[in-house]
Amino acid sequence: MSKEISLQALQRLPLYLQYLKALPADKDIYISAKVLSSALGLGEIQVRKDLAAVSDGGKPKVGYCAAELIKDIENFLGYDNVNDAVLVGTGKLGKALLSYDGFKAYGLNIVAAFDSDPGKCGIDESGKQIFHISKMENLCERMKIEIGIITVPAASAQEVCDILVKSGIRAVWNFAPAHISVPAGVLLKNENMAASLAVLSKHLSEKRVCENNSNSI
Amino acid sequence: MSKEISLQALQRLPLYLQYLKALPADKDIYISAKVLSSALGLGEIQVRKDLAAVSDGGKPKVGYCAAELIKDIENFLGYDNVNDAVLVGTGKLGKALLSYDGFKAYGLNIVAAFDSDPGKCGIDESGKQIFHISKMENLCERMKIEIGIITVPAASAQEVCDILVKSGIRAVWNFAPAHISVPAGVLLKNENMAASLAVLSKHLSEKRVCENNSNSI
DNA sequence: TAGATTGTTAATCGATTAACAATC
DNA sequence: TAGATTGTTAATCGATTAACAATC
Repeated sequence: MSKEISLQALQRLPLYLQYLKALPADKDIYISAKVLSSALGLGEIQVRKDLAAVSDGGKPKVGYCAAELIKDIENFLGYDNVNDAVLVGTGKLGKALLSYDGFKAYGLNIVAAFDSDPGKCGIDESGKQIFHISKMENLCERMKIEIGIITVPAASAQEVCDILVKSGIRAVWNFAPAHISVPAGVLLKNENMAASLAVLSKHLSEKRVCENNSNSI
Repeated sequence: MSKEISLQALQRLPLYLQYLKALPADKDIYISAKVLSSALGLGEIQVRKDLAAVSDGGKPKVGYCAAELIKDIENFLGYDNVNDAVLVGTGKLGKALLSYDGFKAYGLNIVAAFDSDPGKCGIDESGKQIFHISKMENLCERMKIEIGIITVPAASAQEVCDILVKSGIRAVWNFAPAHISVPAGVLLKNENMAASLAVLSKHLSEKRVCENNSNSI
C-alpha cells in the first residue's frame, strides 16, 4: 500500500469509496475489479492498479474485501482526520456550500465563513457564523485552519487568497472564475465550472456523435 | 483555425477568455503568448499551441489581437449560440446555480427547473419557474432543450438522467456525487467536488511541501 | 489440478515541452 | 538586417492499457 499514485487515480478514489459505501456494511463482502470497473465505467486493469496503490490488496479468485477497501481508501485520503476549513464569500454559491452537509463524509468541516459586507455577518441559515473578513487572519491562526474555500467574485479572489495564505492556510479550494497564484507548499485546487461549460458547449456546437462512454468526463 | 484540440486545451480556453475580456476593449490591443502564459501560470508554448487551434493566428513580433482572440475563442466554443438548459433538483446547490447569473457569459441559459417535491414548485427567488418533474419530458421536447443540469441526491441521479436523455437532452452536467451512464452521443460532464476534496485532503495528510505552482490543479 | 482473479512489467497512447524554422 | 515573436515538427513525460506471471 501507499505506492505511487497518479493525480488522476487520486481523483478516482472517491468514486470507489462512494460505490463501496453503498454496499451492505458486512465484513464478508468481497468485490472483484471486474464488477467495480463495469459499475463505474472504468477499465478493469485501471481499477486494479488504483486499488493496489492504496490497499494491501485483494485475494485472487475472491476479490477485494469491501470493508477493508473503504478503510484503506479513507485512510489514504486522510478522511479520518477532520479537516477544518473556512469559507470566504457568502453569495449564493458560498451559502450553498456552507449549508451542504455532505462534506463531512470527506472529513471537511467548514467552521466559519467570512464576508467583506458587514451586512452579511451574523448567523447563517446553516447555523454557522459569518464574520467580517477583517477577523479572518486572527481566527485562522488561532484555530490552525488549513483549508480555505474561495467563493468571492473573480476580482477579489487573489486578494482573499493572499490573506488566507498569510493566515496559515495550506490548501485553497477556489470557486471564483479567476486565475490565482499561491506560494510553494500551498495547494491550489480550482473548481472550474467555466472549463466544464466549455466542454458542454463545444460538444453541442459540434453536433456530432462521439463514441459511447468515452464521452464521460 | 479549428485544428486538433485536446480536451485539456479545450478546458483552458475559458481561462484565456476571462483574461482577455478583462483587458480594455480596444481594437488595437495586442498580447503576446509570453504575457498571457505568465499571467495565467501556463507554459508559453502551450499557450501558442492552444491559440493556434482556435484562431487564425498572431503576428510575429506583435502578438495576438485581443479582440480577435475573444471572438475566435467564443466562436470556437459556441458561446455565441445560446444554449438553453434545464436544471433538476432544487436543493441548496440547485438554487444557487439557478440564481447565478454569470452563466450567460458562457452562452448558458437555464430556462426552468424541476423537482420531485410538489411543495418546491412555483416561482423561485431567482424568478425562474420550478415545475414538477413529471412535466420535464414534455417541456424539454417542446423547447428543444439540449442541456440538463443534475443537482439531485446521488440516489436519484441516474433516474433523472434517463428522463433527460429520453427528453432529447444532448449534454448532461452532473453535480450529484454519483456515477451515471449515458448512451452514445450524449455528453456527460461530471462536476466532481469529491475528486477535488480528495486532492485537498491528500495534500494535507501528506504534510509535505511540493513544487511551486505545479501544485495548482 | 484447473480456473478465476490479482498484480506487475512492457507497450501504447495522449498531452506537454523542447528545438528549430518561419515571419514580420 | 537583426531581433522578437509565432508556428510546427520532434522528443519527452505521464497515464492508460495490454500482456503475462503469480496466487489462491
